[in-house]
Amino acid sequence: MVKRTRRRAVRPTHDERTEQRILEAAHAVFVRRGTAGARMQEIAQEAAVNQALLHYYFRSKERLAEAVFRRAAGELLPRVIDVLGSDAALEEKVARVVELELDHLLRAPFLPGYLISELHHHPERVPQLISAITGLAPGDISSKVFVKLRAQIAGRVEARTMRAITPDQFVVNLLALCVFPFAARPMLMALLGIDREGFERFIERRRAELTPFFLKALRP
Amino acid sequence: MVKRTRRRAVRPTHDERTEQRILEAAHAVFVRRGTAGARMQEIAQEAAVNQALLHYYFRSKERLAEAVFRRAAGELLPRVIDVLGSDAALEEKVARVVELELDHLLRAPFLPGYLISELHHHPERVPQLISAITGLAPGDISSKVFVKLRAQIAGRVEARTMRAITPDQFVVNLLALCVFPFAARPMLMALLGIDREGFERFIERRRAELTPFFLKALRP
DNA sequence: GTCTATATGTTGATAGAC
DNA sequence: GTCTATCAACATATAGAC
Repeated sequence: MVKRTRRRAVRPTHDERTEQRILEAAHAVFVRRGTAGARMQEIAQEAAVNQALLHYYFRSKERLAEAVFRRAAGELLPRVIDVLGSDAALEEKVARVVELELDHLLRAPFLPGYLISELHHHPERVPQLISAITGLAPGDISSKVFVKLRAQIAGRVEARTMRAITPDQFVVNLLALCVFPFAARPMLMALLGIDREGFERFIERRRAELTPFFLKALRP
Repeated sequence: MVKRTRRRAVRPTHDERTEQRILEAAHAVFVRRGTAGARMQEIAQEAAVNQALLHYYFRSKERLAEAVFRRAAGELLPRVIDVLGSDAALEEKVARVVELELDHLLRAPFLPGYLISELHHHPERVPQLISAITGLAPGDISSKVFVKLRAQIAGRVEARTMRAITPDQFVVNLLALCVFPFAARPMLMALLGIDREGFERFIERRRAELTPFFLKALRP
């Protein structure tokens, strides 16, 4: 009888912990340097392994970059989509998205810059982004969230408590107000003359002001 | 008497037209690939000159990248700063910034993605950004615009026609709503299931809605 | 000023020992 | 699985002819 350890292991010769260490090191380096600027040597060093091991686990720089991108892409939007597609009231959704995004981005302030840069220079990543968010086709994501939002907005408009706005403009405005400060962080820090700490205070103030700002914008 | 053509020419052996052609080719390539991903060969090809000529005009890839960045950086903010620092009424300023930005970005939709990517991966460019906007120190830019805005907002608040907001949050919100859709363009196009043309229609709708949206957000 | 040809240095990737 | 040593392929930059 053939000796075997775990049945599920598609790649039985890969150490889960090492793979994870490499992935996290790669994440750090790719986020900091961009895919084109990243060096396999720097990743190996940051993971405290040899450069050859990177290829043993991920075959090529491109595949490693893709793995990192998928992981990062799956981190930003899914929870937002969940909230926006939920049954919560519209005002509640706005408040929760603001809270969710600012909380998360304060802990990963470089994520927007990395994702924007990556999608800008590697359009081939766009489908990977979609599949990282969900297994559905692009249209299906939209429909689920947008149909829901459209109905809720229509209800508010009919009740004269809100002006009309298309669901896509609604979502883009909300994301813009949350995400842009992080995407433009280096520029803003220079323009406002603040350091990392000052930036965090700036975001903390937004946390309280953004929801009222957004909701009042939609009053009739 | 020594023959000389133009007294002002610091680099008399440089053809102005060729330099400009190289600069524009470099702009195209750097914007499309990013500094790290750009290849001197591709730039030379796009400028229809030899690769050696690039070094003759700009000495190194790094210097060429810097020249391109400065040019691009000087294109986005200065006019916005002029408007925000002007004597126009607050509501007028918002409308003009929206108009200005959307108009410009529709013609250069990749600019935000490039600038964000560049500043993200090359923090050493931040001072270059500042000096590209104006020769002043960081603090001076802020003060000129922000002092003016602060006074105007205070006036509106006193007249009970506007809620209180700090000038920096005011500016960041305005920029976010204008610039973010372009920075996140590839993502949005996928998420909304639209093509280039659909994106332009999306922006055209924003042109009309953004100013009211923003101003109503600040009503008391 | 603009070209061809080439030097010089990196970088991703592989071979093979342990 | 993890390492050392090395290859082959660029990419930047320069030398030198025209």
